[in-house]
Amino acid sequence: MPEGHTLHRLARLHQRRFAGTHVAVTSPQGRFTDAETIDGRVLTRASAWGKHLFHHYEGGPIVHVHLGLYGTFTEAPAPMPAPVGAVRMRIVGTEYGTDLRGPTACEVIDEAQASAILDRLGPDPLRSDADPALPWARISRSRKPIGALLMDQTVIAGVGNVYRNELLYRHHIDPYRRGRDVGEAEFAQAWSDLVALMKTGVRRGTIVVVAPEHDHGAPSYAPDRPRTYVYRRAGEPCRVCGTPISTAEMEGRNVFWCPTCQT
DNA sequence: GCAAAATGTCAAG
DNA sequence: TTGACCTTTTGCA
Repeated sequence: MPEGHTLHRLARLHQRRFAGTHVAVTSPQGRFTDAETIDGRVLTRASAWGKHLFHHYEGGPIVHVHLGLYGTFTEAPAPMPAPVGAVRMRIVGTEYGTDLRGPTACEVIDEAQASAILDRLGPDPLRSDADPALPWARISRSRKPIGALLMDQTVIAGVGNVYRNELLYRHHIDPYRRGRDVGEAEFAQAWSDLVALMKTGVRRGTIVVVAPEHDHGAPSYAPDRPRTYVYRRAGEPCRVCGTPISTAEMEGRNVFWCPTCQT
């Protein structure tokens, strides 16, 4: 489920599992050919910005990972079992190992290349130094729909299709409304809500945005507890007003909204 | 057993 | 704007 919260959670996990220790890095599948150049080095730090994950190694090299649509990490206690399926990268530390499958990017880069990646990214709501004035400057001047602007990683880094749709629902904003027609106070509220929602996502390991008063009293441990208001709920009734949820394609991605609650 | 879908990005035209 | 790509899981025969 790779939106920004997933990558921050992984960075935190990998930091705890591997930072400060020598790790074995291999590519059982063989496509990560640079694995040998970092095999056996000390992983000094793991960090995330938006949907990008970085493993910093002693001596300077950085492994840059982007999960894309289907990339996943799994972990198991060491010693690791034989790899199953197409494992692009396997990292084994003293107590745990982790396998990476299906990423869009898994490559060794240097400091300059890492900076170049960060230069293309907007503020990340999960980072304490994120300045909402930057996305606001872009949004308030744009004729593009707010639904598209929120997905633009140069505007805000880390928001994906679920957070985009859910955030707009929670703030009663139609995804087709132009950026310049979003109010400043409205944006400020949405930003602080986004920060809170994504922090919850990091903590829970999954996206949960439905307020208790809208989940029909389902206990928090219920496996079928509703997690979203609109995402992938096309045709189902809005949890607040009962209107069927609409869906359409916007710039190649599915957008979902309630035509009554969002204007 | 096979097709379709999935929370993403990039490059070609 | 369209298609390609990375891999697993789900659903339907």
